Amino acid sequence: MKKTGVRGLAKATGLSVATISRVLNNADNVNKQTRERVLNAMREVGYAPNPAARALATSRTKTIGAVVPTLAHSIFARFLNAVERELAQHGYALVIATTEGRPEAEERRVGELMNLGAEALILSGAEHSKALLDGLVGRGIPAVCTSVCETNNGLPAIGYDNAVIGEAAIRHLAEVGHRSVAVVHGPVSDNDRTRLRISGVERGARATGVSVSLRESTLDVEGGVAAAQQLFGDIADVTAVLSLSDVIALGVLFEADRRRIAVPDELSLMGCDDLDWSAHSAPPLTTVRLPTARMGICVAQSLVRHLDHGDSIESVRLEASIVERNSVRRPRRHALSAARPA
Amino acid sequence: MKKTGVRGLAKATGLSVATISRVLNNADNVNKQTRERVLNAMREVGYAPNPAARALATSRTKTIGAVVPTLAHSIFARFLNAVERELAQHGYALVIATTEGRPEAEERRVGELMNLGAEALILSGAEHSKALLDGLVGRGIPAVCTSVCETNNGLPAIGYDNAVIGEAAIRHLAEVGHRSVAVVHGPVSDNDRTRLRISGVERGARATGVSVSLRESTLDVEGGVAAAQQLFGDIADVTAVLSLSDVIALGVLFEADRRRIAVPDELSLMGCDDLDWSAHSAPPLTTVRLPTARMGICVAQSLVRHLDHGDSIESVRLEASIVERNSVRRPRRHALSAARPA
DNA sequence: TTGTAGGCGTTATCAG
DNA sequence: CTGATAACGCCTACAA
Repeated sequence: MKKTGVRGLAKATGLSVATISRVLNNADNVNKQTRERVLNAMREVGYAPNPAARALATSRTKTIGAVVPTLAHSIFARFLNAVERELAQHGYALVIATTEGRPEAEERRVGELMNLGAEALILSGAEHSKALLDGLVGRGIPAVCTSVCETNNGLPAIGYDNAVIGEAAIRHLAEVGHRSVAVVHGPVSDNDRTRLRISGVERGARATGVSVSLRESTLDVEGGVAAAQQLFGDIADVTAVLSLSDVIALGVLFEADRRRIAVPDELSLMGCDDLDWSAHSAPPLTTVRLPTARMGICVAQSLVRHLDHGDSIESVRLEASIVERNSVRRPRRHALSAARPA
Repeated sequence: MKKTGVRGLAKATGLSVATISRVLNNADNVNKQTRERVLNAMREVGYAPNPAARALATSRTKTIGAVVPTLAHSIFARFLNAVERELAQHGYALVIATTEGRPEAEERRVGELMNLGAEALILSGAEHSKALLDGLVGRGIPAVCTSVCETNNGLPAIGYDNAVIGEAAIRHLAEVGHRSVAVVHGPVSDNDRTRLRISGVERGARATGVSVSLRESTLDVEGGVAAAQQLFGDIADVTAVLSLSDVIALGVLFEADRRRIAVPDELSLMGCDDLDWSAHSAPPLTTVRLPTARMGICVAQSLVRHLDHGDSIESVRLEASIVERNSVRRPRRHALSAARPA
């Protein structure tokens, strides 16, 4: 079965390549019978259009690239899942590149996506190397920063306000009556979102007068466990712990369980993300719901509208909301003050 | 800044397009000085090669497509993360398409990936429509089935033996002394891997004489919780529950915790997957470790070797292993027999 | 409604 | 080591 192109189909049907091309693109100005004839011929020879040729001729690849730190964290996976879904609906494909925790790799990955033909890019966060940014504008490739709602690099941002999120969380805890809370957060280096959340937490702490003690951990359950071990091992005079990520909160929850520290009776626990399991843990986790899926859809739509209709890409600020469940409650008179054995 | 191609560079440097192309592809037969001259010119005009043109000329896109049910389950996300990583190392890009629980969408998605230029495809499981399979061979596109280790459709498979996994799990429970176990598994329709695991469980049950009661749930924590609620609500005369997915096990664990059913003292719990948190839960989950990352690397390497060197793609059977932690132990004299309030 | 012809930006084959 | 030049497969005015 030899490869047949529009050319071969033209011969086979006695038509011209132009007509073949027209039915290929569902042009309206084709005789119904002619179209059928072509369609049949395509079927018989097992015709498959060559995407590269089409791309070359139209200079459109219908491909959008996304670079994220990793796929292994469900927050990114969920986001990209939504993006992919929406993109597919509009005939676009999603190419994914991960930086695997090496932000300095972002520039290279972006370059690879461009060399691949990505028409637009989805970036994570607002921090990007100047070279990367210059490359983008130099080649006129539209891009949008996600998980943040503003940037100072000229790129539009579609996401939420991390500082507001951090502040809202601490304020919630304060309103419930907590005066001393341990905050455990993911790696702060190379992660502007985490830094923003922390700054929000500090702002909220100042405003409400609650005292916070920060603690960094890796961004996984194990990190949460480790942080909790330290915390519970020390003289922990806190009545609540706020995890700036639900995965970390899960680790804290596990460790608390191991030490028979009752949540929320003895210790309140609040997370951030609202992952798949957050509503079903024991106890169900009070957390900040991030509009991950909506963000993905919004990003995809903005990009598609820009590419298809030339609409400009506007920054969008999506609202996050606290979802109260059962892991936070008014603290008892005394804080959890004695070290508790594992 | 007008778009400059190899042509423009040729003019600019007074060289020919051939030479430009040579330095572009790091051909060795180019004078060092000439190369520098070209490189500088490229820099100055901000030259960017056109991937579509290159693809057209070489008929290589360096792109591989993967279609998975969803990115929202970490088992797939982890797999693709490994694939992407390995692929990138060899200069290939990964395009992802999800079926979102509609297996009938697979065929369409595969078509889209082809129209995009994917040179090879990564499929999930061994069940695929005949039309899809025919299309693959018709267009000569290599593909590999994953998460299974054999197929009857002519495609190579790279993965593990799900039946053996199910059997090993139940045997492990049997060896520890369990005689009656509840098995909760994900949706069985359109998921040959789950069906295989179940068949393995049944085989193991027959061989060891343990009695198993199956229960289907959705493939998430909520599903595990729901299954556990039923289970614990009934007169549950089981001493162990085996979840064919760790996410489901997490739901069971949460519900057990809620009902103050001690794991593993009163009830043993075993999972399958070995996710990120499995080693850190309370108690740490005894589970079957699936070689997800290794599978991803293996798939990527096989495909790359095939594409780059023409090696044939061989099926590979990766070993899964039981990792004993602390959620399973010898049952007490009596099974958990009374219904326990929530 | 259909046909003709030129071009999209690279690569690759030959000469030189 | 370098230069012409012909593909690559499809799209798209412009004609008919």
